[in-house]
Amino acid sequence: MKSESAAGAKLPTREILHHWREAVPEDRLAHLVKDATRALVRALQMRLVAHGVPFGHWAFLRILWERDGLTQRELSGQAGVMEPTTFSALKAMEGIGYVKRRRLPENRKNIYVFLTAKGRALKEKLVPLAEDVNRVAVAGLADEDISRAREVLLAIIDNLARDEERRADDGARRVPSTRELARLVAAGTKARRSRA
Amino acid sequence: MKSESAAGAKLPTREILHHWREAVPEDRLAHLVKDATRALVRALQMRLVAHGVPFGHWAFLRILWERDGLTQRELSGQAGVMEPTTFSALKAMEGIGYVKRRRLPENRKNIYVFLTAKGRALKEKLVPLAEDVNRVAVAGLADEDISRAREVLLAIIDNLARDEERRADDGARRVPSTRELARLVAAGTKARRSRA
DNA sequence: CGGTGTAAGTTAGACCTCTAAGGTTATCAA
DNA sequence: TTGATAACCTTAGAGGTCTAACTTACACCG
Repeated sequence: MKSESAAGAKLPTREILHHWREAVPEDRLAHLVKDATRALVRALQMRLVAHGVPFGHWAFLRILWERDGLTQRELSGQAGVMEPTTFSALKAMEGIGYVKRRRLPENRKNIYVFLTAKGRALKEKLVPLAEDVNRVAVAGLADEDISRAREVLLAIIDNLARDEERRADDGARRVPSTRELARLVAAGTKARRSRA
Repeated sequence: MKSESAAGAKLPTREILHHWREAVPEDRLAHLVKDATRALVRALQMRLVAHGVPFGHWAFLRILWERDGLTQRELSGQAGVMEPTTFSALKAMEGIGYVKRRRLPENRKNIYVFLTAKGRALKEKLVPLAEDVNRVAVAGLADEDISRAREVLLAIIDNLARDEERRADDGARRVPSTRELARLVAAGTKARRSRA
């Protein structure tokens, strides 16, 4: 379509593009979505790093700029990640000085998260970066097509959510259980090694 | 729209869906794409685990079923990941016994990767799983809309690849440089701690 | 033929994410 | 009041990904 330019560059996103233009026939929608994610994340990361903000903090900052004083659990829900993820991100953010985590007397079980002045001040610097990424990403696309794509993605998420639920009801074990696999791999490796 | 059922379930994908149906106004396309990726990956992961195959091996198996004897670098290119990622995946796969990594006399710099019988045999068990995920994901969507969405995603990847290239030409530092950030965080944490 | 440069693989170290399994604090019922 | 249960946070440990830096093998030129 419109891909030429510098060529020589061995940039990752570039290579990904290339393999999409070439091979890729059917199916592979999952792969395509995944690569799009990587491209979007990279683009934002590149911009955030100049301000000393790790990408993982972005989602939480965004929520907190809207309203702070949420609990970690609430933040997890809104960010769409599991609690340990939230925990470690917030711990780091507290270390840098973007937020404060506090118990309140009313409920000593919860941890409420508040922005510091420093954290709040990031908003006006960072939001334009995200807007920029978005602008670049959808350049040349019709609004109509974008919102259709949005609907498709939403439907996919919805379909898969329902599927996951169905399987959970059937008592199918949850996701990877990375532990089990680890044992498997370890066992395999050990067997190999002792045979050597 | 069509979300009801079991409700009580606290499945991650479910929660994500929920927050998309609620809040979400403009922008956030990046977030949406990312969540779709997570849903797709989870769905495949859930299915693969029953066969003892870690998700990270999937992409490589897929390529190798098509044709093996590729070098690690070639595999990286086709899978769209960086070489260290490929390296560790293949190392693990060799440990489990799905592939063999060999130098050939013609070029002792390269490492050629070959499927074992065991690795090859996975194909007929695993491919249907991916097809199933795909089927579930796009259920109820018009082919027309799906291929439009595909074009949109491709355009996004293309746009961002070009953007990354442009920035690289400007001598802008590459991506995150996680190292720098680490120092920042560490410094912040230490400062806090010594003040305590 | 030897030295320099490039290509491929590897190692080191960080980030983000997850599941599983503890701790604490709250809530509620007997 | 106390004991059980639930809610939330935290810790432990793994997977998958990346960049940066190192090593080894090849290729080519003088």
